[in-house]
Amino acid sequence: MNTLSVDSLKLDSQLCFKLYAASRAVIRAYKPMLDQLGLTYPQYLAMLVLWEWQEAAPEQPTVKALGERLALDSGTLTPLLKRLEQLQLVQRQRSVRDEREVHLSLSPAGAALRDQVGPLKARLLCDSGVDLNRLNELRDGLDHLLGQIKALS
Amino acid sequence: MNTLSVDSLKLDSQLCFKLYAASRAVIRAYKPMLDQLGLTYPQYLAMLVLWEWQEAAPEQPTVKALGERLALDSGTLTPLLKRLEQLQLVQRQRSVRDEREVHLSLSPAGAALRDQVGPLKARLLCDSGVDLNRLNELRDGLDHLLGQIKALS
DNA sequence: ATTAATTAAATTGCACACAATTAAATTGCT
DNA sequence: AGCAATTTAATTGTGTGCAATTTAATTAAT
Repeated sequence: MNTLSVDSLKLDSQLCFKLYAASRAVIRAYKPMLDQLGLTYPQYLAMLVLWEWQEAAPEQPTVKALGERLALDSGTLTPLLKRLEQLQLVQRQRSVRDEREVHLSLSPAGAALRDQVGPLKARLLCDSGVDLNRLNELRDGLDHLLGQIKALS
Repeated sequence: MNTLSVDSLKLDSQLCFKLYAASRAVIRAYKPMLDQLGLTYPQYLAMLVLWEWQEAAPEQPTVKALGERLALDSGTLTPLLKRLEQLQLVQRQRSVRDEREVHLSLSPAGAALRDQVGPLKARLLCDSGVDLNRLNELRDGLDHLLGQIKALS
């Protein structure tokens, strides 16, 4: 049932647009920092996952595992990872046990790059003067929305 | 000063990622509806602005005005608008008074398309079973974040 | 053990985003 | 009036996103 008013449709449009705009605005805000690292935003997110993985799990992730984490498929990741390989940050190697899989590992330079991120990001966050509590709320709101969308499919 | 903890850096990364993922998830959720309209998501946002404009303002917007509303430049908008023109939804015409400007107007088909959106979107929102209050909070959170980021530059 | 179904990456093609440059028109300044 | 600075779109080039197809390898079913 649940008839929807004109207002809720407008709210919906606003949210769509703001989500789209905010996502791009954050990417723009990260640009100066990422330029210093020589990474694009999606490349940076991939590196975040690889850095995190190195800490938590013993085995290296496959392209598929990275794709699940980022909600991206091989059509996006394969060329992105090839560029990270060109930059000498990541190594890609076919699995011996299952030759369909490609395992990803950090090169020394890729692992070392992590240390440069902290200070740069701290400055970025500082400069922006954001309210951490608000960020927390926003994150939870996005989490909930993501959950609802996932429940659709 | 305001020294930032490791935790806030992690929150930051999470938020970046979730914002990026949520934005794409919403686009994905809209896909079935937009397929029926024959539009991509950015094209749909452009149409939303043109529909809104038609209601509020007497004169037609220029590419620049649309770009300011969507935070997109001519590099993105020119080809997108040419496609909407191909679809017979939008007309582009050089201003006579200032030949640098290109004015945008809705064709009859473009104006009429608006009527198809309401029902489709109502169903989408209904199916998703989202909490409108939560959406409102999320929108306000995004608004605030956008404001903060805008204040940076 | 073959064959069919499934799976993981890669490839192809299209549509953004966005930086940087170009081209043309207008405005401002003197 | 004449020229520099500014403004608006368009163009070019790179890097995503994502659907659809392809290729190769593995697993499942008979």
